[in-house]
Amino acid sequence: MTVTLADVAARAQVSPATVSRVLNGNYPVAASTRERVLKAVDELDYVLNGPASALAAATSDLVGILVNDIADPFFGIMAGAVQSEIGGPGGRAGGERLAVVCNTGGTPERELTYLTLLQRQRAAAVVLTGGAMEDGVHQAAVAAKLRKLTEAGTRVVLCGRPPAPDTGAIALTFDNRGGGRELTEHLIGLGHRRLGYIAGPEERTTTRHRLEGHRTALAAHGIEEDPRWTVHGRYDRQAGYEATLELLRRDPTLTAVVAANDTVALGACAALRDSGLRIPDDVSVAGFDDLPFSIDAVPALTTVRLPLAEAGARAGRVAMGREEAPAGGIATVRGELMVRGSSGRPRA
Amino acid sequence: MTVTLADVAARAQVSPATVSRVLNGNYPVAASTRERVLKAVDELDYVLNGPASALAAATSDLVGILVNDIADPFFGIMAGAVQSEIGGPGGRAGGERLAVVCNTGGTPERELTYLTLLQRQRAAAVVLTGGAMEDGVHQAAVAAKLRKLTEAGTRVVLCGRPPAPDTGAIALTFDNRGGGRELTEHLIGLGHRRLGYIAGPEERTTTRHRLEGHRTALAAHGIEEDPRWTVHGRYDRQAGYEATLELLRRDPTLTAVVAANDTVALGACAALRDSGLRIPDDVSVAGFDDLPFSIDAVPALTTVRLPLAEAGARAGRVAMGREEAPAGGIATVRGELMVRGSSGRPRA
DNA sequence: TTCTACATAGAAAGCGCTTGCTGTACGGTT
DNA sequence: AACCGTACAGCAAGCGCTTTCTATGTAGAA
Repeated sequence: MTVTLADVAARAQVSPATVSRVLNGNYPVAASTRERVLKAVDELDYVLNGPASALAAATSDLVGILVNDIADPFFGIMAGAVQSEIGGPGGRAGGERLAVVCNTGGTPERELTYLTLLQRQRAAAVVLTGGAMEDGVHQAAVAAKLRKLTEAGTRVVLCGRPPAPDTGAIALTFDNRGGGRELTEHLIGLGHRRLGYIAGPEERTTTRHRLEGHRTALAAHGIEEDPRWTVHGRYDRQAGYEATLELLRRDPTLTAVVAANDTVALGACAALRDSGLRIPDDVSVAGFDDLPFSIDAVPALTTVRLPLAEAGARAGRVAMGREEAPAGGIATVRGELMVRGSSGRPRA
Repeated sequence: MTVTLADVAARAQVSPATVSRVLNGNYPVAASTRERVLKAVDELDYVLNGPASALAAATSDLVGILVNDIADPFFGIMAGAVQSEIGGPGGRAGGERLAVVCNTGGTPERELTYLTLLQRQRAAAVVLTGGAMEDGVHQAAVAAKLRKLTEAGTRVVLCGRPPAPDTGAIALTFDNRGGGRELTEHLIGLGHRRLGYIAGPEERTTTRHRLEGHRTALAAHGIEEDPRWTVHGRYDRQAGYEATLELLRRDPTLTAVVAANDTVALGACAALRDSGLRIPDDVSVAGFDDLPFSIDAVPALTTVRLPLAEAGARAGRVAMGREEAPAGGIATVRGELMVRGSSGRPRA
């Protein structure tokens, strides 16, 4: 049998109530009593029963973190930062919390299922990372779920995700549009006029916003976009590779390729190299996110740095109520253009 | 107030017991009754109370995954694979399980704390990934904790970690020694005789085993190792960069650098380039793990591929009791040498 | 001294669910 | 016709904790 509170109480010659109070430290207990209890806890190797405690106290020390793909450092970095702030071991705050990291794979169904699961666990807080799907039906369902959660007292924070109006969720949104615009303006400034764009999966806010930024920049400089210059694909290396070959096939005169993110950009670089093109002499390449490996690409990748760790940490603090929510419940987090070796003047 | 089982029962005109049985599907219920109950559940938007359920049933649907660093794809890939198999949404098996991913930062204290936390939650299973610390005291403490967990019915699986004897834990161990040996033998085969080695942090099994493999290869070929050829450092890019400069300072005649892992190798490449050395013409470089970005390095990295996803998936299945544990509770997972552009014949 | 106040400790009522056991009705046996 | 097995459904006793309310001992106030 496992040891229960009552066992500890018996051994310490006190009532279960007292043991509970010693363990929770939320009620005055005489020092001598406390000591006796702690000794008994130690001797019996007692470990509190989490579910029972959660049930009785109607609270939980679980915090949910939803990510699209945990194997992707983009999400891993944010998740790690969130976790470091929610006060698990190593965190500062007392209450030890457990981070539940959920892989949604970017599908709305799994997002919903996980939210329900977290609701079932009565999670103390939930952090949703990454862009949202733009499927109307599911979006409404997610919003409804978020509202339920916030109404039940769960703090909900969106990190790198557009705001969800009327849900009570706090949003820390990335300025994907602004970053996309800045990036493309940099290339235009270098003299590029024929730019290919490898967009992410359709129906994603991140994809759309970055693309919109790109187009805004083109329009601002009077560059008319050729529809052949945009290709959609997944957010992975292979998609970038294939999309680049496709772009090259459609228009071999492109002088720059802008990718939806760094991983895709790496695939693009590989495709260009395999096609015998030099970077940036023949074609410039740009990414987005500035993941750790981007600086190690050869040449180093020009990209937009997103402060993933900072944003995640802030999301964690807000989720724990340790930092005030931004005014209006919405904060915009800006990226920073990182100009490196993969972008240069176009060939004459 | 939140909706309870009793509310649903009242609305469906049945007893709470029946509602519970419909929800759990583990007891015959007439179709018409079931329908009525499900309708009530739907209308009331009822969500089961996880803690209460866990308490009453003395089971939990939480599965813990311990990783050293969630932002590192090495762990992210394994964690993702484990999660995909434990039957969360999207997984096959019925019981929806939540993966609790815990960042230990590689410290034994946090590892212990997290194990206690998971024990408190009465986790259904726990998967520990990554190498173990070789600190005797802590190692014993962790072993004791693991034994407690397995005794309490929690399935414990070690993934990419040495076996923990007498704990009841199943081990899926990476053959770091063999991989390290193979890698160095490859370099020796190319003609290298002066090889630098950038080892990971000391007191880690992974570090030690890979280094031992390296040395075994050297010894097997009668190469006497110069103590100056080994430098220890963290498992990150910067450590690789600095260690490489240090190696170069100690012995500029080195013709190859073997890194503890791919991330470190990337830092090594950067340091070599910044020192005006060409890869592999002047110095060959080799990594370990074969993370996704390694093939995109220029030149592509010679390394040892560890089947992280496969091992993680298998660990997940074993943890869920969906796959038989290996004989003796221990399985060795071998790596595969991937020869790529970063290694070549030494300069004359 | 008697009363009030404070500091502690205990008794006990749940928290919302699961499940063993106990009906009850019905169809099929003998 | 009496009997039994089967298929459901409900009762009620917990699961192990938290917390309100109450009891007690002691100290200072009157």
